[in-house]
Amino acid sequence: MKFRVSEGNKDSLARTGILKTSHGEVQTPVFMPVATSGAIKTLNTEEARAVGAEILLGNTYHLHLRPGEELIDREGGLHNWMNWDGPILTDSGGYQAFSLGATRSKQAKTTEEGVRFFSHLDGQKLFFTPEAVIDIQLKIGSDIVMVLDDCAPYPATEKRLRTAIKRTGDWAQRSIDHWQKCKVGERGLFGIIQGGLDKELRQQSLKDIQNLPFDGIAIGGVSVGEGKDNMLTAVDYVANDLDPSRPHYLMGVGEPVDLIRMIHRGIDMFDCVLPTRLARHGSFWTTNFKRENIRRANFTSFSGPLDPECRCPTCQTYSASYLRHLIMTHESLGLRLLSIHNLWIIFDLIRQIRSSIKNNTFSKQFGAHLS
RNA sequence: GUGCCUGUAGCAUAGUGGUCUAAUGCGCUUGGUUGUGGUCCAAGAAAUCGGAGGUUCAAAUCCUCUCAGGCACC
Repeated sequence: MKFRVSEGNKDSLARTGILKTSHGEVQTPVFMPVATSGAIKTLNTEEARAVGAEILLGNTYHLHLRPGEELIDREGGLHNWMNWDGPILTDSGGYQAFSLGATRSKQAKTTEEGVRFFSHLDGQKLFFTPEAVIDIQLKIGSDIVMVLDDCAPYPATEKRLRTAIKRTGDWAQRSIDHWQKCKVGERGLFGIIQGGLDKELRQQSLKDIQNLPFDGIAIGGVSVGEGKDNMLTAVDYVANDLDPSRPHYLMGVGEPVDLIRMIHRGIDMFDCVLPTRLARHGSFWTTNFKRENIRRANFTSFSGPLDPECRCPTCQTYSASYLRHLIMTHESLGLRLLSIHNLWIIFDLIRQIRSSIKNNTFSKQFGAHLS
């Protein structure tokens, strides 16, 4: 994997770049839609491509549980299986082990060796190590592999955060050692920093991770319930010290305004469930990045599109009243059409941001959203 | 015509003398969702318990009449 910065801006850390992967190049900044179990919920890959997707995120935790990496491997790898020829990044499962891998009585737990957790499907006891999750991701066919990290929940004590960055750092070293023994070709391995809302720990974690030869640096442990202001603060602790020659990935973000603010802080890559999850619950973004809900009664006989400024396939074709009807009657077409709209809003924003960075007008054009 | 059964929010039901200031589910209204457990979570509005009269300290609950629906028999 290779990364090259194309343009930077004078009054911002915002930059454009090109990420060269084993399945082609993508421009940055980039947004990766989430295809947890090998599908962007409700969309096929042609629709995803048409709406602007260039690289997808898959999930080690989910794919390992179901159907298992052996089957995916036998079926020719995830790309082939799901009919996607672009790059795929896989999340390591560190986060999911905690968010999903607990039962009422049994919590997920990290030890020096790895993380022990329980399948949310059948309660089966499972164990992830840094080495094992790399093997799984390679078998799935991932182009960008994420290391196993220890993602402390929010809020967390300083002691818990210290453990998290220590574990994450130790595991990062083990991941690099293991990676160098594997046949990886053009694939890339990203390290993840932790540290919660603690400045010293964030900076220490960044140092730990950045000292290792990772292909990219991810900021983890954000968008875990800490709120927008706290998230900005956490990123600010490290933004100026991120190695400019490597891509910077902010995990789990976000909302359109979050993308603008974080790109301003030098972030190149994002993934987030919001566009599709909000859609499934009837929420959508307008071209002003406001949230609305199609279930609201005043859309009942609104014959215009969701947003008159929007040029997405959904808004070009269907009225808000029809979309409301589909959502209210639980027609799956409604989920799909709203997902298309929300993803379009995000990808269109990314396109605008890229071009503003190239023209050196990013701060001017998006200044209203920066503070 | 006679007998029996049933009438409780928009719909389906629970409650059969006092803890009913009437409950639950669906629907409706309004929010929420940030490294995805796919129809979720939270809050809210909405019923003088078919109607009228009566018994009782107290009635959705008992009695009488009446209206509506269903079933059975003539």
